[in-house]
Amino acid sequence: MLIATWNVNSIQARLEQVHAWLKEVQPDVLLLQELKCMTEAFPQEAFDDLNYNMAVHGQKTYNGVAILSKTPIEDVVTTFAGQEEDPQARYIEGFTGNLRLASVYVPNGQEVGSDKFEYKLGFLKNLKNHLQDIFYQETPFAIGGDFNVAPFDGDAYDPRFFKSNHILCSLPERKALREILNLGYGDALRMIHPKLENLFTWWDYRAASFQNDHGFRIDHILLSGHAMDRLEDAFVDKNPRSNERPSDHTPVCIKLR
DNA sequence: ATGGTAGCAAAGCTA
Repeated sequence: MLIATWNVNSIQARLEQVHAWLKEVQPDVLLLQELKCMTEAFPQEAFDDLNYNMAVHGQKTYNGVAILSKTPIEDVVTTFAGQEEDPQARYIEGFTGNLRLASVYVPNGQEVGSDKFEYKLGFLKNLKNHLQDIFYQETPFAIGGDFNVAPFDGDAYDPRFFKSNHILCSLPERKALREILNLGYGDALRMIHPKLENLFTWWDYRAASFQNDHGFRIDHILLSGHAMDRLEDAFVDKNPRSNERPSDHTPVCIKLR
């Protein structure tokens, strides 16, 4: 079973690229982030020929997440257990195949210390509480998405970022993500590639970042223990980042038995 | 410290 996650930075702008990638790679599941469209405006019909079931949670202009799966998606939720619906569409979860899956778009946070940064930390805390709730159920579970956090040394092109308050790399946000990992979730890519070499998933559009490989690893797939037992492979598909008019992110993929 | 680019949507916000 092949599961992928991809922040596409507008599904409308990336429609042909996403279709071509699905056709070529044929993942069983694709978790999408940054749709930048309303739920009703998601171009489902563009994928008709590929036979994916879809669960979409969108909004106007910003954010938006979705699950595409070869098997039907059941019991879809877009809120964290026991919490109010976030007006920003950043989370969707459902049962498909034989496991529970989620697509998440963690707030960027803009600048350490800003209001948006506080919102980011709050979101990660709420996500942690929700994932703790799921963990107790002992069902195989995978959550993929843009976490907007580089969790380990080596997850940014310049290690000096970790000594600074650079967004994506600051201590408070790394600790917030580590609290989730410490619940018992595993970082699938790191499990397969312990040295974290050449695994960046995002390159800024600016300053020729991709050409200079000035990247960060901020897109992740986290697995519950039961799902981790089935992990066979994990990799970053760098190809879509070299497309014409690419997303600034590239897909992360895992293979589960 | 600033600006470098991209998408949405129609000027500025978010990333």
